[in-house]
Amino acid sequence: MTERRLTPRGQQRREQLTAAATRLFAKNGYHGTSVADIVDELGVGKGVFYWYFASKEELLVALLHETTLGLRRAQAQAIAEEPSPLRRIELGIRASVAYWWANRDRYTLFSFAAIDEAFRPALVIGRQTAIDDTAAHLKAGIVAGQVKDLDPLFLAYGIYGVVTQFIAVFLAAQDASPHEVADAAVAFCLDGIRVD
Amino acid sequence: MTERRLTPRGQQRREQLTAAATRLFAKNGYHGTSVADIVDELGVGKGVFYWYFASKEELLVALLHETTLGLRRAQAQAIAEEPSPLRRIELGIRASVAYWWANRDRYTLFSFAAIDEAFRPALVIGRQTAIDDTAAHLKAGIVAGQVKDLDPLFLAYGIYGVVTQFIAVFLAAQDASPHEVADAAVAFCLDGIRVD
Amino acid sequence: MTERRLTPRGQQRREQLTAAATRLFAKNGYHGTSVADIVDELGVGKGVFYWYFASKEELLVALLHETTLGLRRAQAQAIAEEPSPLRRIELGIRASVAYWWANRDRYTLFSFAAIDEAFRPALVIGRQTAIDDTAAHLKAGIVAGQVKDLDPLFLAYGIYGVVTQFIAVFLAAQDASPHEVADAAVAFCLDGIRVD
Amino acid sequence: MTERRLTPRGQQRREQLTAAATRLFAKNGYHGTSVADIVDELGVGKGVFYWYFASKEELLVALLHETTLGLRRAQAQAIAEEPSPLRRIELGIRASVAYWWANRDRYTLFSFAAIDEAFRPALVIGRQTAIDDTAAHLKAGIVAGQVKDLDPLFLAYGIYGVVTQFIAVFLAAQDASPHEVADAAVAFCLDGIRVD
DNA sequence: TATGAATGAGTCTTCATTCAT
DNA sequence: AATGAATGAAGACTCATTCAT
Repeated sequence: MTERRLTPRGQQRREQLTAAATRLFAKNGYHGTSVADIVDELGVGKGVFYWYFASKEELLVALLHETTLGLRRAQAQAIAEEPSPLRRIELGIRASVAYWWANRDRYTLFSFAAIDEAFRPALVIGRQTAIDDTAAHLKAGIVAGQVKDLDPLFLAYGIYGVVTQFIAVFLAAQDASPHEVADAAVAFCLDGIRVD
Repeated sequence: MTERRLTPRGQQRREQLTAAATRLFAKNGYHGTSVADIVDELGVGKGVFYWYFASKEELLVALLHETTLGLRRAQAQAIAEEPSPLRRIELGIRASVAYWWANRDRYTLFSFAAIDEAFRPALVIGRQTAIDDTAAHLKAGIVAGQVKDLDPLFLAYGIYGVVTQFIAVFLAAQDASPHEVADAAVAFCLDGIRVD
Repeated sequence: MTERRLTPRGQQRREQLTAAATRLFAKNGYHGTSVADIVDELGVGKGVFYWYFASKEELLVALLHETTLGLRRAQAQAIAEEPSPLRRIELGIRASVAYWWANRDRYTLFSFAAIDEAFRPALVIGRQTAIDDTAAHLKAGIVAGQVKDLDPLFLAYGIYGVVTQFIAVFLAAQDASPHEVADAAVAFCLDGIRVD
Repeated sequence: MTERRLTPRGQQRREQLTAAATRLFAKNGYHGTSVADIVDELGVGKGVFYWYFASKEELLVALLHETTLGLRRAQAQAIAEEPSPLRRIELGIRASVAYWWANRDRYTLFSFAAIDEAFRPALVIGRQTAIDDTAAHLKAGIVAGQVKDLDPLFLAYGIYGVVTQFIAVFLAAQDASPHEVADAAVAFCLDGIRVD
């Protein structure tokens, strides 16, 4: 899509569209949501959608990027002032849980992305970034003697998996507070690797 | 679908269909695979599909159940003779990795299931079973003094997440041997909870 | 279909098939009933159907003919000994009501036949026969001075219409006895044309 | 179907569709007419149909309702100024014949409706209304001493049957003028019930 | 910017009929 | 006579996308 310069009103419309799409995708899935559904939600014509997005696909990609970016921003902000590598990991985990809790609708978006060639990149990049970030902290932690001397990449994969799974299960369950979930994830991830 | 009594030839056809479908679903996704694609793969008419399955949906559900069952059978077999709770968990993890390695095409099946109301049950049941199994071993491990005294359900969720994620990443990467992956998963999961 | 000489057992099979078909057609319509439905009703394979009928269409035509024939036979029998033309009409009407009451499932068969070119003949012939029969009685009645001197064909159409409609409505209603219906039909049809 | 607000052009398209459908249904039956046939008649894409109707079924229901309504309106208009009950019935019959003559294509629509559960209501309601209307006039006629003192509902059923049948036969025959048919129907229906 | 309307390829599914055994 | 299996054309319906206004 040729980058379009949007008026403030246009900006707002675009956001309404992404919001509606996110809601519907979360409820009915990407394939279960039609462009018609999205514009009906706003009560506007179909032309509106194609004024702001080149295609339905592009919308999802944009959504994935936004989300990935938002998550990373939240993590960065959370650890900004923290020097200890182990604490950085912990704060990162807590920030992740909090972010997904606040954006639970967006969590499912990544399910469709897992298979479709058109979306996988947006997903893989996000995951790799998160893992690399964690691995860097782990490496620093090993150097600092805070973390056992294991392959940091493997550990990072593990942490990513634990956090992801805890979020998935507890978002679905909807009966645990984000704090409890974060505590559990942190405990599980760090108890095993911390040097006592 | 009214249960159909199948001749050996029919049995074989049904298996050919599920095999072709699994392959195509893995490559193009559930929504990206049409019934036409599946029957074309076997070079048979479209009616054949509907002779064996009531719908495309039913096929996926059947596939999910079969897979869930197969995994559980593999785990059960692996731990059959092992009395130690901690070792049972370890053997279960290794069996899971091996199973998914041998059935990598089926791994993606669960992605679609995550969103669609029609499939979620098949998925949730499988996950819950796996988690409950693990939790039971953990409880036994705690009683036996092998495992730290933490909430076994929480631990089980964590273990499930780690294993799932390790599998996801490494199946995609395709450059690590299942043994290495299993080792890493076991290390990550058990080091933190084991009583030294 | 090449006329097939049927064994007693074959004869019986054929009747089972027509019975099942009649029942299903009455419930779900001709288009709403598949050959599979019919044979499933008997728990036999699809080949059986095509052993006895060349096609689904042929089955319906056969059913229509049988029914038309049966009705005419019932009427003929009812009036056999009656010399008075007016009484013959009355007995014919009563026989019709009784016949349709006993064969209500077959009544609907004629609905589909009304439009489809393939079936119309079977229907039109039956109707024309009935009307001609009545018209003949009316003519005799006029000659005998029992009936007003009006166009017998017109009167016959009217009588056919009244009887048909009474049957349609009361078969659907299912709360009037066939006797009452017959009485009403007779009264309506004959009061107007009888010479006092 | 969510009520759609139509532009004049849309209004026209919708009417073109119903007209084409009526024509084709009359010729080939409801089941013998595909949505493709209908849109091909207008030379438009298949989507057009579904822009105006939720389904083929809905189209037929709409058609049935329109027709029922049109008939009733025609009858109401015909008897508006007539005070005599007997004359009201007569004018109603004549209006019916005229209406069906002018809308012969729509007459067959009611054949399919007779069997299909989805359509029966539209049909039954129309019939009941017509019968109730007639019964009311008959009752008034009885009170006024114009009509013999018989069950008005029974008489109404009979009249409905006669008129329907006359129309059916003569629409098919296509060689009698609507006036003659109306005369015959009126004579048959009223001669028998009129108080001399 | 926005709308109602239109496109048409593509989807799932049905079903009368045939056939090998 | 009978069966399970297969065929494949045909049908209803969907939906991303385009376009005239």
